[in-house]
Amino acid sequence: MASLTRRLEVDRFFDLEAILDGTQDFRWRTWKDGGDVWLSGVLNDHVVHIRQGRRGLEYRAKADLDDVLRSYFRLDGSHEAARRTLAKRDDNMARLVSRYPYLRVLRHPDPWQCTVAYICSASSRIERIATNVERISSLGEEIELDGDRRRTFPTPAKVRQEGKSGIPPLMGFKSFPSRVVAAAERIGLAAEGRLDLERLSQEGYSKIICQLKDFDGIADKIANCIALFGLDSTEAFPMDTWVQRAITYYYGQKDDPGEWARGYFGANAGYASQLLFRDALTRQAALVPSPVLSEKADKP
DNA sequence: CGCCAGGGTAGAC
DNA sequence: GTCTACCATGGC
Repeated sequence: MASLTRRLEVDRFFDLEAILDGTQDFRWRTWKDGGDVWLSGVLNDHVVHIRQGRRGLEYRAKADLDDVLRSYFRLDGSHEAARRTLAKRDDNMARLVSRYPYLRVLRHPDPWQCTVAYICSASSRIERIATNVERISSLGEEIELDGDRRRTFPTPAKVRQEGKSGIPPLMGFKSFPSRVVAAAERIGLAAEGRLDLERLSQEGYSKIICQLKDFDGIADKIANCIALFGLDSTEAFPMDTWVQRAITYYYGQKDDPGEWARGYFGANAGYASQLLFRDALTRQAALVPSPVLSEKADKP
């Protein structure tokens, strides 16, 4: 089948490379076609090549992915609405919203892939998580676009069939492969008596988190990542060490920062977490407590 | 060489 | 319920 070339309109703040920097979806990489540089990704079992020019987004795929990409990038007004609401929350948010105007919360079409990616993310760097996701993708079906050969993310059934010994070696903790297989054994179609993630996304935040945290290897932080990026639960608030530092920096010490943030930011907590995460990474030195000072604080 | 990494778990109190 | 050690490995 021939590849289509299509365009999508985006606003002047849209920054493709900043959005696809690998912190939310780990399957994007650069693809050079002659002198042209594209970003290559896998969405809905299709290879997508995408780039941004003066006339908006341009993409190539073997299918019309307009709707998929509009949903993925939230080109539906929900992003702008979240920006306006958060900017009015307080001065900190107003500054962060204007400092990172390109930042978006992606709506990933494959919650199962999100689940696996974040199970393999514990105490890892982003490049390493991406390596793990790509290695697991070697179990997927081969797909191709303009000579770019990639693979779909393997279904839960495929991972079940392969079993622990069939999972390629992963970076990080030894428990990752067995946790991935265990997740595959519990996730699937509701008709099979398994947890249906598509159906779960229709539930409220509390039930989503509760169901996810029942999995081995999924606790508070990862459950909120899956809920936010994979299940479109915008009130989810992934809280890692960086977001925690940013909250302390901007809002002071909290007893339970995650619970506080969900109450304070409400339906836009997920977007707030991304702003705080991005800000913390950008200004690492300012947010990391000085070892000298904290040592003194411990020994009065 | 020692430290740390988009955390989670089990075991101790 | 809260606190801790421990988990693996590569990169700095």
